[in-house]
Amino acid sequence: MRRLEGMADPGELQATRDEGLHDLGWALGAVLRTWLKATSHAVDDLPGGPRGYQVLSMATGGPCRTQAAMAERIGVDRTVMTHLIDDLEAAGLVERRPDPSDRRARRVELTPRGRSRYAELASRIDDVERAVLSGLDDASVGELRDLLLRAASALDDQPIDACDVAMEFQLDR
Amino acid sequence: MRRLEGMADPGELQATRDEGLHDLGWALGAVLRTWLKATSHAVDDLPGGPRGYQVLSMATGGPCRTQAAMAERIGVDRTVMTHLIDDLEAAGLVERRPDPSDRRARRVELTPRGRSRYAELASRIDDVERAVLSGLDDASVGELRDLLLRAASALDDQPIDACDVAMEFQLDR
DNA sequence: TATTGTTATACTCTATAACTATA
DNA sequence: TATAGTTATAGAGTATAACAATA
Repeated sequence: MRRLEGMADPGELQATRDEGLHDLGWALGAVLRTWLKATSHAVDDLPGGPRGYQVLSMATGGPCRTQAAMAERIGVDRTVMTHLIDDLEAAGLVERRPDPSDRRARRVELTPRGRSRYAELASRIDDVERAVLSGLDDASVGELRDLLLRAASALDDQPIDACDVAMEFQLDR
Repeated sequence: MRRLEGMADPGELQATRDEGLHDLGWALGAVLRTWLKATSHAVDDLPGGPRGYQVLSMATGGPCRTQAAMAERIGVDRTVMTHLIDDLEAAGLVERRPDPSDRRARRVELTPRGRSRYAELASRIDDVERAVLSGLDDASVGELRDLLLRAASALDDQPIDACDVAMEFQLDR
């Protein structure tokens, strides 16, 4: 039941690798908290803050075009997404358009103004993210990003059902 | 301004490495959300849920022994930490003891019951974390954990001031 | 019958302010 | 004067329920 003390030395981290994933949740939280704080400032007056930025990002392309798909991707309730898009639309950055393949759904599309705003913010966010990960060298930053994207994408494809995992324990013991 | 489409193919990820850190925030959020959902079930009736578990974890050792230090480490307000420890103490898992080096502060220590409860939960959490990262092979899981711990520890040592980063932009442009 | 999106409402969670004790 | 901890309160954020339209 040994714990990390200094925690900054890669050698020490290495030594505990086989004992478990200790502090994975803490590390995820610490990095994400910093990301949120830093990006909040970087997007300053954008409606919705970092979340508004993520909506703009999804609206530039990718598989998530409708409100429901966007909401699920960034982990917010569909009612929250409604307000988020209300605000972005009021700011003239996005528009709701009917989805030709499903008349219940709405496609969220960038206005020209939204497109240029996104380009500007994307550059800022990139700088912020590099600052957040400034404790790592460039190669490590790339590796971390790839690993996170692979892990997150796998969850997207095959979501972990918390109940299933809980069941496994009970079978194990 | 190219965006990822499929997003699951490492080759494609590689190709965009030099173009920016796109979707780093999304990936962090997606993995952490799953971690929270899964660990919430794994600790079921523990007061405070995953956060309560993190408090127990800190109380087993490491540099954060007082409420203030613990609160800062896991990113909650000190008032929240008060309630968190109230509940854990009521459940007989931790005790507040005077800090010999600072009579304002309180050291949070595990009771024998808290110690055995933690040992049990730590094993579950470890299984859950492996399930959350089941999209990666074992070697990648270890790499991801090390990189996250290094990034988070660096933030701990030298916190990124969001305002400073924001200032840099204004100087750059 | 299930899903998309909207609205209004209720709830949870978090931060704020004020206070005591100590540094 | 600043910090650790507690308490009560106010505020922000979130989920819930009900609804209309469509699948």
